[in-house]
Amino acid sequence: MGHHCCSKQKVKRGLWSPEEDEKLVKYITTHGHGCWSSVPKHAGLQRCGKSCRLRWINYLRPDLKRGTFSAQEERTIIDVHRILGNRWAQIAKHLPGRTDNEVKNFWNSCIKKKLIAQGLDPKTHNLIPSYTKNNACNLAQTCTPFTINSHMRVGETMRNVSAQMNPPFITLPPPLSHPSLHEPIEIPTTFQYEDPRITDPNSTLLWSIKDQNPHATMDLSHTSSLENPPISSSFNPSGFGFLDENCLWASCVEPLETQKLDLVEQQQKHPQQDQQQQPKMYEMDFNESNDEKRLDMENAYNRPNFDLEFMDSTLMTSGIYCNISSMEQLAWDC
DNA sequence: AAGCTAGTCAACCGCCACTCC
DNA sequence: CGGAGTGGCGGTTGACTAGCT
Repeated sequence: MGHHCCSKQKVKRGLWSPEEDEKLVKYITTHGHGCWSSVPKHAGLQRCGKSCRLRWINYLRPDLKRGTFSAQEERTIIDVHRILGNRWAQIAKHLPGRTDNEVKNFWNSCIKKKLIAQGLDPKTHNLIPSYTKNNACNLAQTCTPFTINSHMRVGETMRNVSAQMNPPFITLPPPLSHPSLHEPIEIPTTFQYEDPRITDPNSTLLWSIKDQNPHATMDLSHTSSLENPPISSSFNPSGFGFLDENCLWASCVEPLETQKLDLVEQQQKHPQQDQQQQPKMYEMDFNESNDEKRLDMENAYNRPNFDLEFMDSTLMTSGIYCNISSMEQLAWDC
C-alpha cells in the first residue's frame, strides 16, 4: 500500500537508475519541485511523487555532503540525540549536508553499537544497569534520572525548585568518558556560577545537576530559574565555563558530592548544631510517581520557547559541546 | 571458489499533521 | 466540520557488499 499519490498510477519501485536521476535533477533544477505529486509526471518518471521527493532530498540534492561522518559530526549527533531522542530530522539540521536518513542509518549501524559497547543505553544515554553492576567504577546508583535541584534563597526563605528530567530531555555525559569514542573528554564535576548582581556572598543559590554518576555533579551557584533562563552565553575558550555580560562561570575543584559528604560528617559530629548552621540542602527529586511535574517538563520541551539556552549551558558546561552555534540552532526546531 | 554472515544504506511503509475545498 | 490531498517524519526492509570460513 503506497501513498495516496502512488495508488493512482503505476509506479516503479526500487533503486533509481542514473537516467531517472538525470531526469529528476534536470526537472527540479529548472522548474523546482513545486508540488511533488506532479513532479514525476512533468519529469517523465514512472515514480510516485513521494519517491521523487525522497530521492531528491536524500541523494540528489546538490548541497549534500556524503562520505563518512567526522568525529565532530558524531559528537554532535550523540549530543543532540541525548536531548531530542530519535528526531532524526531535527538532528540532521545540526549537520549541514546530512540528511535525516543518513543520520538515522549512521546511528543504527555505528553509534548505537558503540554506546552499547560502552554500557550505555542508546535510548537514554544512561548506564545500562547490568553494565553498571559489573563495572569497576562501582557506581552506587544505576541509571538515576537526570535531576536538577535548585536551592534558592528568596529573602529569608528557601525556595526549592527541582525537576527531574527523564531522557530524552537532558542527561549529562557518562562519568568516565564521552561516548563519541574518538577522544575522551574530561568532564568537570562541579561548576560555580557567580552572579555579579548578587553582592551578598551568603545569598548563594545552588543548582545541582546529577546524572547517573553521583560524582558527576553540576553545581550552579545562583543561576537563573527555569522561568528566567540564563542570558545567552558564549563559549569561554580559556577552559570550562562561560562568559557573558551577566554571568560568570568558573569551574570549581570541589565536587558537590564531596561537600555533601562533609555535611554528613559534620552532621554526625554536631547533629543539632548542624541543623541550624549548615546551609539547608532541600532535596525534592521527582520520582516516577510525580508524573505531573514530568509532564510539565515535557510540555515545556514541546513549547516553542523551550529553554534551549539552559540546555545549551548545561551541555556546554559538561564539556561535551564544541560547537556552540549548533546548540544555539536548537532554538529553531522546537 | 563458494557459501555464509554482518554491516551499510537506499528506499519503502505507515502514520501524523497540515492545508484546502 | 469532515474528507481528500500532500508533505514530512521515524521505523523498517531488503538489496548490495565486504569479510570471513
